[in-house]
Amino acid sequence: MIRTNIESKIGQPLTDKEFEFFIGLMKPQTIAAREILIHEGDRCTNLYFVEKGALYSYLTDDAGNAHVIQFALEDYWISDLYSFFSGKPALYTVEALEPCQLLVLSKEGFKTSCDHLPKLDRFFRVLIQAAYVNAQYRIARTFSAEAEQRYCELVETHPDIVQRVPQFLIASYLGVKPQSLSRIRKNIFERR
Amino acid sequence: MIRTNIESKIGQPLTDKEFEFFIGLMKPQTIAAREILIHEGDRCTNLYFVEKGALYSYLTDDAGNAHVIQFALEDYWISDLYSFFSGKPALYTVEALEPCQLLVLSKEGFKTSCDHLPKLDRFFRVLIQAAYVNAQYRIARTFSAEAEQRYCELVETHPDIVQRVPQFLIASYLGVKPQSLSRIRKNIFERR
DNA sequence: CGTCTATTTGAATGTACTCAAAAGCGGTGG
DNA sequence: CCACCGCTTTTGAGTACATTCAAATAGACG
Repeated sequence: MIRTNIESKIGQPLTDKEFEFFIGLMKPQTIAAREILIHEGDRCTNLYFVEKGALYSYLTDDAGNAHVIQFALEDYWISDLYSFFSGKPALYTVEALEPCQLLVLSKEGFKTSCDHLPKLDRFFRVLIQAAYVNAQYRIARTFSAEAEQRYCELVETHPDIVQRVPQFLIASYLGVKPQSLSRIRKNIFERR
Repeated sequence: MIRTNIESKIGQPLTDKEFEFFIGLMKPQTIAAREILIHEGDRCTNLYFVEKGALYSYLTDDAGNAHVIQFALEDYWISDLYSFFSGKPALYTVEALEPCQLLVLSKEGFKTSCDHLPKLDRFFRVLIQAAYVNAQYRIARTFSAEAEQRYCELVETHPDIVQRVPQFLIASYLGVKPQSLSRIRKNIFERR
């Protein structure tokens, strides 16, 4: 639910009026599994809220290898914020893992809601701040913990993601090869 | 110069009036080399602009190892944004590498400037968005490029940092041990 | 000058990697 | 409904890179 998602992030309820105004700015969209929502290099002018389904974003390096940046299940927001805010070409590709039901907020809708609803302005601030803090924490963990420990933490904190996402994408997210994650899992199971 | 720093980030000039108002909200502060500006675990209620000197932020993991998150030389902003925005204890320690001359913006000053100066509101948005994009890019590079290449890129993009910061801190920033960075550098020089 | 810290170097170890191939799983069409 | 195909996952063997432990050298600061 997008309403509770917003309310929990800002720590206060929205009035019905505020919510109606905001939701009126969003458009529903459905996409099929494997369909690409944002192409790396294209301009990304929307924010996407996941009502149903699963997506992920990734970046392709010089050697042609893909690196998973983020997963987004129900109740997550996903986009290429760099492109969205700067107007420059997107750094990432966002692709659906399953058929998805999305709510789309355009740049204009974003501006309108920030200008007219202080709570929404606050919400989006909090959203990107949280994203920033997560990114920094991920960097720190990547350097300070072995892949096995990072995998265990992911299982603890996001069991839903581990369940629904193919293992080779989890491996990419953790920064190891699929073969390595397979061995890591083997080790974990053998130890119990 | 803080004025040009802001103007370049928002892509438009500030009027003298706007700048005077903003600069009036900031307080100068000087700290000695090795002095700690923000202690991990304390609440961080300020943003710091570096007028002169050099600082860095780091995080200490469960095993007691420090991991460098960010460097800040002249014309950089530094803080623990997580703590600053959430009001929770800081995740990072910020320490001076050299004697520093700083400009301090308190949380109230931050709010006042965002409320009264749309350009400053925009500036801080851009600042954190850029920080977020950088963090994501750093994650991607960490996974897709070897330490040697990442070191070379750092030398290219931030020669000032590489010059002024001790090597073992650069190593920590790159996610390798000081011994490894020493060997990496040896390789680079031998090849030329 | 001497002490403390940073950097370099050496040798052995470990973890993740590549290449390669087998096994498992899911979806499609006959 | 089953057989086949493609893709994911697992496993094996050898390799590469960074790590650890340890010690020597170099630099900075008082």
